[in-house]
Amino acid sequence: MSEVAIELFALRGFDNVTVEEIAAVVGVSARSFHRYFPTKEDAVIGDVGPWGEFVRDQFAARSPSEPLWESLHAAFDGLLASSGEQGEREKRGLRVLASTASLRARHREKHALWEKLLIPLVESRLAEPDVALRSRVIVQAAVACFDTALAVWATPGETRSSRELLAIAFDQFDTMGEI
Amino acid sequence: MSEVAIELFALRGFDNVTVEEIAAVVGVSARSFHRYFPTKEDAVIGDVGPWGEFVRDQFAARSPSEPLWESLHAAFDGLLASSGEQGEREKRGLRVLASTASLRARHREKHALWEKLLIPLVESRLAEPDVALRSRVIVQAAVACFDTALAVWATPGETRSSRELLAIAFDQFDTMGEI
DNA sequence: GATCGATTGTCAGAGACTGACAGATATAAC
DNA sequence: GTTATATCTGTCAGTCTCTGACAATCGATC
Repeated sequence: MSEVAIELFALRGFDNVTVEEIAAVVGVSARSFHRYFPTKEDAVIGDVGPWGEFVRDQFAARSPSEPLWESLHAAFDGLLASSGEQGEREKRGLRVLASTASLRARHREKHALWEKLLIPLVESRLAEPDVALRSRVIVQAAVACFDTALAVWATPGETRSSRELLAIAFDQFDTMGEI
Repeated sequence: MSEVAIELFALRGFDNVTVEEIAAVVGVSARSFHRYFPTKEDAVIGDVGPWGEFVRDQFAARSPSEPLWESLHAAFDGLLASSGEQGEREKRGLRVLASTASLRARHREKHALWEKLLIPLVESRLAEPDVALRSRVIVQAAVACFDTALAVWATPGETRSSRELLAIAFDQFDTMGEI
């Protein structure tokens, strides 16, 4: 069902395709569509909860003496590595995601759940003061690196892997104090 | 009208107050409400477009030889400074904002517009490679610092100023490569 | 007062979404 | 195969947000 939705959205734009239409193409009722996807946006975004848990677990498995940013990078990289090589289908989904403001916003909101998972772990790796504030901005920056790397990966013409782009994004913050 | 909305949302929760109810309390029709606010969420968020332009202008006015992150910090700090001392009313608005997913999402959507304004300027301050990717993550981190500083400022019991908290957030990225 | 532009409210409707409920389907046990 | 039960599905009515159309009202100007 999600694939049909993404196809239609890519073709005609997210806002120009109704839930009824998607459901009709798939051969179910709109009511059933809503049983599978809480919101229309979720047909594109899907349930990213398990991935967030995966990233958290990857992070938790890193050595506490490892530099924090490196651990975060490794955790997100681990997610990309475990997803295997992805192709045109995933890119199209990401492009649909980037095409509409409400989708982007909802996507980001979903990632906020990832932040909730990661922040306590990052907090325990920081020393006072202001652990709560600092962990939040660190985690948000990490999620931004992930999202942006994927968005760039999905842009037409991009040939580098998502993992390469993720590394570039994360490396930017190693040298932030120098630019 | 916005104040009434925020009061009601703070009292009963964003999702439990209808547009009709707000309009009735204010003494206008729901149709008029929608003439003032494109969406229900905008009653809380308002039109933040001009603030984003302000930040962009503040950033554009910084010396190109100044460290980039410092310029970004100064730009957002300039916004807080120009807002003057804010109080309990603003805090309540921010708390309402943090209370509901749809509000947070719409708020993020609005801030994405700020990013659009800032990214070209940051790009012109960076040397290749990967200027497009790097500028995006930098700007997103800056916006995250701003948002998080304000969110922390609005938490009950917080006595520090929003500008102090902004500085703490931005300073985190000066030392990212060292933690 | 007359004219014109701006504002407002009423109305109907679209689309996303939800709860209720009856019917259909799938599965397990006998 | 039959029966019982759990699950799924579609229909329906309804809520809420939001929009366009249009008539009525308001405010400013002459």
